Amino acid sequence: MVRPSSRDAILRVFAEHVADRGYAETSLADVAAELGLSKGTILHHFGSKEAVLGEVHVTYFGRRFAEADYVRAHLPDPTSRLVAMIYALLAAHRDDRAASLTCLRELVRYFEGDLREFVRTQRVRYTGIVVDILREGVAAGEFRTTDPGLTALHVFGMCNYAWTWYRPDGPQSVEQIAGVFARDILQGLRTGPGADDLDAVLTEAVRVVRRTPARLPG
Amino acid sequence: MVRPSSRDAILRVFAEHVADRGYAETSLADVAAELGLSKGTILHHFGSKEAVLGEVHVTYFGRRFAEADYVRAHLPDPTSRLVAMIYALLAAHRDDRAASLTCLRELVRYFEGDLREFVRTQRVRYTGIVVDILREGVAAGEFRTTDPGLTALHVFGMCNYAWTWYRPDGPQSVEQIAGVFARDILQGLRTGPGADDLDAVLTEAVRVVRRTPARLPG
DNA sequence: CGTAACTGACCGCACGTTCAGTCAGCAATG
DNA sequence: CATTGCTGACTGAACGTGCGGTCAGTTACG
Repeated sequence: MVRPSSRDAILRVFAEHVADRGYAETSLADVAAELGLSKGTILHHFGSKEAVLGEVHVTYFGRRFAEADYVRAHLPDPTSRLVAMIYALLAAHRDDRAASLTCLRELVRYFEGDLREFVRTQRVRYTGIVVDILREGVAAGEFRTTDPGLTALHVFGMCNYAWTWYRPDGPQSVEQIAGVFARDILQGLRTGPGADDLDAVLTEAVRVVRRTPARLPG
Repeated sequence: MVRPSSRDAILRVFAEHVADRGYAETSLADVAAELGLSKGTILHHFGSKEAVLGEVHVTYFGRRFAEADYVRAHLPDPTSRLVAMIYALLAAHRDDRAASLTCLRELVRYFEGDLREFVRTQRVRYTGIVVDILREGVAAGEFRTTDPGLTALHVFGMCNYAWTWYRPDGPQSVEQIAGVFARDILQGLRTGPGADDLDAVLTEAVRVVRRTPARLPG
């Protein structure tokens, strides 16, 4: 066991366990055993279980920021950049699986405890990257959206929720999925002239849903 | 304590705890204490902690199916129905908060253990409802999408991921959020003639992302 | 030799589950 | 009406287990 790489190995195996079982169900003893180490070694390197989780988050977002910077530097227009970000988020599910799942399914974990502030900063910054792409697209006349902030959340939801259904050996490749999502969100589902009467449709939809009997608990 | 309603009360408080803390961090003793009951009572009614979680899922999906059936019965066209489903999913975050969060953030929990089969059935059925709306929309010439199954997952991601950011006291109402999401997905972000060259854009995006240095762990 | 990686026994604790038993309500019995 | 017996909600003490974390001590590299 080459020593200075123990940290990386611990991070890797820990993320895999959390991805497969969940944080609470991941025991440091199991992780250590898989690496031929003792539980104490992990605590020696990281101080606490929570700190290991935090480190996974930090390194994961480091990779995503590198990606986003590279995209910004090498693609000129908002449309290309947005498509690239959609692809990047989906590809991370395949190419950076353990850390992706860890950061997505244990998200709440990061909102409490000591990690909170630093993690929040990383997330806000990442959101900002997509919001900026959307704003620049609107300014350039390429995009239309009434609220870039919400549209960014739409994009994140669409991509990040993939952790609940994406399987590397599934029927579609990441490239195909990204293609469908990009097409959906860029050109829209409507064939016709669009949603001029969308306000009326929404109002009626709200009315119907609210009227549903037995819609609420209790 | 009116007796036969103990079950419902346990279900309610249990879901609130899971929504706020997570499943593993929810202790039956805490739930019981909040209701003025003993831990044993909960086990008496449900048999195990896992069974309580399963019951929350079943009742939650019962409400969502009631909603979906009502929408289908009272709205005639695919566009209206799709908008209504988007609104329903988002509104559940506000009006059925505890159970929504429980089912979304503890999703993996349902894929293992005894609950698996029944829960999977409910989820597949719900997905099918949206897939059908999309297929009917394509058949009627209202919608275009290359893959209704993936587009349905797009819709679910967009809506369900809201559990990570939606707050009832946030700046936007559920109705406003649903409006932005519906507009985004129906008319698309592109102002121009659409994405005729989207394949080329995607290919280039894939190329750039893949070239990113330090994109992968290790 | 110094330093840092690493060990392994140990601690305290919180949890889900078990189980023998209490008690109120209720229907049938005489 | 009084008695009996049953049912099912509910209790609370006890149990076993597995966990994260501590720490004094050992090893081995530079």
